[in-house]
Amino acid sequence: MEIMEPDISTVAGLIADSARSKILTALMGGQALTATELSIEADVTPQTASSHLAKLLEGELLQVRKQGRHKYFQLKGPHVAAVLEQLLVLTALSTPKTSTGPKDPRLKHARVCYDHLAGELGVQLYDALVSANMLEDFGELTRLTEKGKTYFMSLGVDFQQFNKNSRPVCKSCLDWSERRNHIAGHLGSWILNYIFEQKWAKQDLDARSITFTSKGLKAFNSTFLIKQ
Amino acid sequence: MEIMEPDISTVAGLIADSARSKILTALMGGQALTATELSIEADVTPQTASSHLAKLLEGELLQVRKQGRHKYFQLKGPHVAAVLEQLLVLTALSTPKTSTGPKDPRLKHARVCYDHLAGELGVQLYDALVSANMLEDFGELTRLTEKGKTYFMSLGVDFQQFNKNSRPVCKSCLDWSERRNHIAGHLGSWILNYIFEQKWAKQDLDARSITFTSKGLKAFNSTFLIKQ
DNA sequence: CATTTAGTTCGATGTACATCGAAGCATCAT
DNA sequence: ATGATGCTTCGATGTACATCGAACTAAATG
Repeated sequence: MEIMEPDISTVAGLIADSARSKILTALMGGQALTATELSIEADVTPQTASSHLAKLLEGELLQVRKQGRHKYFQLKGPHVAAVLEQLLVLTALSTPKTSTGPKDPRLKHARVCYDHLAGELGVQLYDALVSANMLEDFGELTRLTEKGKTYFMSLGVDFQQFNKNSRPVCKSCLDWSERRNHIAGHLGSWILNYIFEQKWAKQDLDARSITFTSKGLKAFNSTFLIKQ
Repeated sequence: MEIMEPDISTVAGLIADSARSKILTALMGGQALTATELSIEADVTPQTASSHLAKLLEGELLQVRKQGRHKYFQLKGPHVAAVLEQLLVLTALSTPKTSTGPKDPRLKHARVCYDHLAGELGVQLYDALVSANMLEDFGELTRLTEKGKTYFMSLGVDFQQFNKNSRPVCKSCLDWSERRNHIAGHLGSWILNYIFEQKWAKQDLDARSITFTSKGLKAFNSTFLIKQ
C-alpha cells in the first residue's frame, strides 16, 4: 500500500552502458544527430547503435524526427540534460585528474551544454555579467537584475515569451571542466542561439565544441562586456 | 589528445542495479543506516549487500562511519543526492501512473529528501514563504528576501556560518511526487533540523517519511505562516 | 530499372556480474 | 571462556545483455 518510489535503476541502467552514455553525451551538444553519426560517436557498429537507440527511445530519454531515410535523434528534454549534467559534475568531482586535466584544446575553451554555452567562455560570460551588475549571483542561484533585463531587451530578448512555459528564465549550471557557474535556462539558450545567428561561431564536427571566428570573438566580448 | 569527457557510465552503472538503487534511495532519508538495515531495505542477503556497499564506497557515492561492530553508511554529499533527486524526477515524469498515484499515506505527505523537507508539507512551506514575501520565486530559482533573512535570523539562523562553504544558502528542488518546488540548500537543511530539534516530528522507521505530532504540526504551521 | 546508402531484425557468441551458501573474522554479551 | 551478532571473503551458479555477421527493408540516386 505504500507509494512506490520511482525505480531509478532502470533509467540509470540506460545510461550505464558505455556506448549509450557516449551517445547521450554526444547529444548534449544540443543538435540532432543521425543514427550512423551516433554509432561512430559511440564507436560501435550501426546494428549495435540501432539497438541502443531503440532502448533509449523506449526509455523516453531520446526523441526522433524522421527525415527521408535519415533519423535525427535528440535528448527528449531539459530534464534529461539535467540528469546528464549532474552525472558529469559528479564524475568530474570523483576523478579530478581526468577532468581538470591539462590537455585539450577546444572542448575546454567553449562547448555547448545541451542548449547553452559552457567551458571557459561560458564561465567568463557569467562572471562578466555578474560584475556588470546584470546578474546577481547567490551560489547556485542566479537572478537577472533590472539593468540586465533592460540590456537584454535591447538586444531583442522577449521576456514575455519566456514566461509562457515553466522553464526558468535564467539558471546557473555547474561546469564540469571549470567547476564554475555558467548561464543555463531560457536566457542561456537565447544567448547561444544569438551567437550562431550573428555568425560569431560555428559548431564543430564533434558536435560538442564550438569555434569562434576572431571577429566573432571580439564582437562577443564587447557585446557582453567581457574584459580581456 | 582531446580532453576526455568524464565517463558517466560507471557512476550510472553503480545506480543501475536494483538492489543498489534501493540502498541509495533509502539513504536519501538522510540518516545513516547500518549494513544489515540496508540489506533488508534492498531485499537481499547481507553478503550481497556487503558487496554492493563496497562498490558504492569505491565509487565514492557513499561514506562510512564505523562504530563498534556496526557500520553506518551515508550518501557522500549533496552532489550525490542531487543526482538521485534528478533521476527520481525524471523517472516520475516518464511513469506518471506510479508517481502521482493514488495510494500512500505518509510518504506523500512529508518525507526527507537527503537533508531537507519534501512532500506536501515541503511544498506548502515553500508556497507560504513565497506568499509572505520571504522567498522570491523565479521558476527553479529562489532567493531569500531581506524580510525573510531577518525573520530566519530571529529564529536563530547564522547566515555567516552558511556562507563559509560553497553550498547555496537557499535552493529550490523539484519534488517528484508533487512536481512542485520545495526548499533545499543550507536553509532547507536548517529548517528540517529545527523541526526535529523542536520535537515537532520524528522520522519513521522506513527512514524516509516523517510524522508530525498534532501539536508539532500546529507549531510548524504557525511558525512558517502556513494558512490551513 | 539497378545501385548505393540508412537503418533494422535475427541469431550466435561471449562476458560481466548479481546472487547466495558456506566459511571466516571481528566485536559484543554472558 | 562460550555463544551470538554484524559484516566480510570465497566459490559456484545462473542469467542478462552487449556485440557483431548476415540477411532484410526503405529511401535516395542515376
